[in-house]
Amino acid sequence: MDYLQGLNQPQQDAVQHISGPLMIIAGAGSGKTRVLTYRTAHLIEKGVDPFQILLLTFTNKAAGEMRERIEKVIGNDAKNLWMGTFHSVFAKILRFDGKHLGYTSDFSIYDTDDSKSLIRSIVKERGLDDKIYKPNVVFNRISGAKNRLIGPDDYMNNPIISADDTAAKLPEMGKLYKIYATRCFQANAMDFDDLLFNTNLLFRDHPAVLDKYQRKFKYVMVDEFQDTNVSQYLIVKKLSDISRNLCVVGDDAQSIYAFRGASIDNILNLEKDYPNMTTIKLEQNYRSTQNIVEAANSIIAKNKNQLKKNVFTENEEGSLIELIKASSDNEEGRLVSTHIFESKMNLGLRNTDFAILYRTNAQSRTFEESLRKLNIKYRIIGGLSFYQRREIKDLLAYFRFVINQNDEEAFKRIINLPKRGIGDTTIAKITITAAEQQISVWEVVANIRQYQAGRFADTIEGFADLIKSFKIMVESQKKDAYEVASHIAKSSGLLRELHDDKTVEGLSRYENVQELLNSIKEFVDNPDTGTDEKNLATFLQNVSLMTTADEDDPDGDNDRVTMMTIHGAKGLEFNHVYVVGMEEDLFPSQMMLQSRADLEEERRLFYVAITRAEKKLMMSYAETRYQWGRLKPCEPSRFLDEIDPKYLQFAKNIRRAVEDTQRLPQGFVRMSNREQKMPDFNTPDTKTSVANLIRPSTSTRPAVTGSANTYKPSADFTPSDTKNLAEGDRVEHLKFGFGKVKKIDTNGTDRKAIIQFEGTIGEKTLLLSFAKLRIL
DNA sequence: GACGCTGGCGTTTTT
DNA sequence: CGCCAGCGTC
Repeated sequence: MDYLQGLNQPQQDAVQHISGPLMIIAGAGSGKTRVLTYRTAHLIEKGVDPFQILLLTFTNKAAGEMRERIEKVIGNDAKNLWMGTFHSVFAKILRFDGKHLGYTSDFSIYDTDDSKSLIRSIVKERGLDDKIYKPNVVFNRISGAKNRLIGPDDYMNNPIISADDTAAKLPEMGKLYKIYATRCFQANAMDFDDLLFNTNLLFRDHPAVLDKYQRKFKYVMVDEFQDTNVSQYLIVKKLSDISRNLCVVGDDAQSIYAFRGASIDNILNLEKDYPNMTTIKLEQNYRSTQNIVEAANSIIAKNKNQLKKNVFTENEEGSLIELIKASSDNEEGRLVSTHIFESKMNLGLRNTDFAILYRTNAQSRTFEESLRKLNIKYRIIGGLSFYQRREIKDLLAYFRFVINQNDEEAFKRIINLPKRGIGDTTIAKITITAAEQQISVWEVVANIRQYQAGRFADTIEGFADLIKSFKIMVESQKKDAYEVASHIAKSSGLLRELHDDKTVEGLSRYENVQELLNSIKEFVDNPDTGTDEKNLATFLQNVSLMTTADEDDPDGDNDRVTMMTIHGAKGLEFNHVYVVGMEEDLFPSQMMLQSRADLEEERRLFYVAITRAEKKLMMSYAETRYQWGRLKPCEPSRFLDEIDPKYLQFAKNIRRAVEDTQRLPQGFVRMSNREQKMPDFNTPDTKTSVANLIRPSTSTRPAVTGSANTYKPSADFTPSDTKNLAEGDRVEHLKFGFGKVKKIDTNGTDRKAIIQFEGTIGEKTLLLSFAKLRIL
C-alpha cells in the first residue's frame, strides 16, 4: 500500500475506512479525487469485487479519468467498476429494468428542447395561451416537482401546489403535467428528470428489483455530493440500505446547483439518516498559494449557511490577486488576452495553463475575438455544443426514431426533413390522433390510410417504408453502427440536401454531419469504452447523456486556453485563472437575486471560481458592456468589495492591447447599407471596426473554435445590399482568397454572387448576406 | 404547404 | 443585436 505514503492523516483515514457510512467534507483543492481513487483501489485490494462498487461522479469524463487512475493502481479489474453520472448509470439500469414500469429497453431520452417542444404542442392543443403558459415556466415547474418526487397525481391532489399555481395564474399546470407525463410515456421516452424519478419509482414499487441492486452494489460512493438533489439522494440511500456502506464526498462551500434542486440539506439529512456515520474533514489545500486560499476564505466567511471548516495551505505565499479595470467589454477582452500573451512570454507558460472563467456563456465572445487576434489557441467548454446543432440533432432524430418509433419529438423533427411537403397541420393531425387514440405516432404513420385518407397518404407511406427499411438494417445486426448511420444519413436524403447547399454555412453543416459519422466510426472501432454493445442505441445514449465537460477536442492540438462558465469549471484547476465580468447584476447575477434572493449561492460560485487558481488569480470588470446593441454602464461587483483589500492589487504595466498590425484585414466590408453606431468613448472598439463585421456568430460557434470557418450572416440583410457589389468586381474572400464576380443572381429569395476564385478553389456561389468579401 | 417579412422579446448556471 | 413565432403571399 505504497499509495498511503503521500497522504496526510485525514486522507489516510478516509482511504482506509471500509465499512459503515462515511462522509468526507473536502475543502477546495484538498485532494479528494486522490482519496476517492485510492479508497476504491484499497477496497479492491481488501477483496471487494469491483462489480460491487458503484461510483457516481459529476461528469462522465471525471469517471473516465478516475477509472484510469484506479487502473494504474490495481490493473484491469478497474474495468468492472460501475462508474458514471447519476443520469448515465441509472439510464443503464432503466434499460434493464424499465420494463417493470412499462418502458422498453429502447426508450428515448428527451433533452430539454424536446421537452419544451412537447409542452408547446400540448399547450397549443389545449387551446391555452402560450404567453401565459410559457414552455419554459411549465417545464421548470414540472421538473421541480419531479425532483421532489411529486408525480402528476400527487401534484394535482396537493392543495398547496394548486394554490401556488392558481396564484401564479397557471391553474391548468396539474393537467399539463399529467398530459406531459402521459405523452412521454406513450412516446416511450424519458426526460432527464424522469431518469431519476423513474429509478425512484422502480425501487419503491418493485422490491425485487431494488433487492437485486442492493445486493449488487455493496459499496456506493458519491462525488460532489453537495450538488445532488433529493431524488438522487433517495436513490443512493435506498441502494445502500442493506450494506450501509455509503461514502459521500462533498464541500458545502461549493454547492452551486441549488437552481436545479440540489440542496445542502442532503448533508444534514445524511447525519440524521446515518447516526453512526464517520465524518472526515480534509482541510489542507494542496492547490493554491496562501494568498488565494486566504482571499477565498475571506469571501466564503460572509455566508451564514455553512459547515465549519478551516481550509489552510502550506504552499508559498504567492502574488496578490490582480484587478483589471477595462472601459468596455471589448477592452476587457484585449487586456486579458494581452496579459495571457505576456505571461506566456515572461513565464514560459503554455496555453493550457490559463483559464478564463465567466458567469454566462454569452461573455465568451469578446475573449474569442481578442485571443484570435493574438493567435492564441483556445477552446470553449459549454455553450452551444456540437450535439445541439440543428443538423446534428436532425440526424440523431433519425437514429432515435428508427430505434424507437414511438418517439414523438424525433418524429416531428424528421417527418418533413428533407422537405416532403408535410406541414404543421398534417403533423399536428397525426400527433393528436395518436394522443386521442392512446397509440403511438408510429401506429398512425404505419397505417396512415386507416386514420387519414388525405392527399399526403402516399408521402407518409413512403416515409414509413423508409423507416422500416432502416429498422430492418439495425435489427439484422449484419452492419455495425457506423454503416447503419451513414446509410441512414445518405438514404434519408439529409446528407444530399446539405451537400447541395453550397453556402458557407451549408458547407460547415455538411462537415459537421461528416464529423458526427466519424465519431460513430471511432466509437465502433475504439475497443475499450466499457462493456456495452457497440450499437447505434448505445451511441445515442452516450451522446444524450454527455455532459458539457465530456466533449473532447477534435484535433490533436490540445495546447489551448480554456474558456468556460464557472459552473463548468467545478473540479478543475489551472495555473493562471482570470475571473472576468466582475460586475454587479452580472456576477452576482441579477436574475439569481430576483428569483431566489439567494446571494449565498452566488458567493459560493465566486468561491469556486477563486479556488480554481493555483499560482495566479486575476479579476476584471468593464465599465460599459454591449447589450442588445447598446452600451450599458456597469458597476463593479459587490464581491470585489468583499475581498480583504490586503490580498488585492491593481494590474499595472498593461499595454494598450492590440497593435494595429494585428487587427483583422483592413477593408473588409459588410454588404449592408445599415449605418454603424459609434460608441461614445475614444478607444478603438472592435464593435465598430471591421472585426465586428465578420465576427463569428455566437450561435453557430463550434465546440472548439479558433479556426476561421464559421461565420453567420447578418440577420438584417436587405435587397439593397447587393448594390455594393457589381459583376466584374475583383474581390477578396476571407477564406477562399481572391476572385472575380462572374454573376450576381438576384432571382429568388437568396441573393447570390457566383465568383470564380483563383487557384484550385474554383467557382463558388456565395450568399451575399455572408459578406466575407472585400471589394478590391 | 413553403417561404419571406416583421415585430416582439430576451441572457443564469446544466444533466 | 439576433432569434423566432406569427402572419401574409404565392
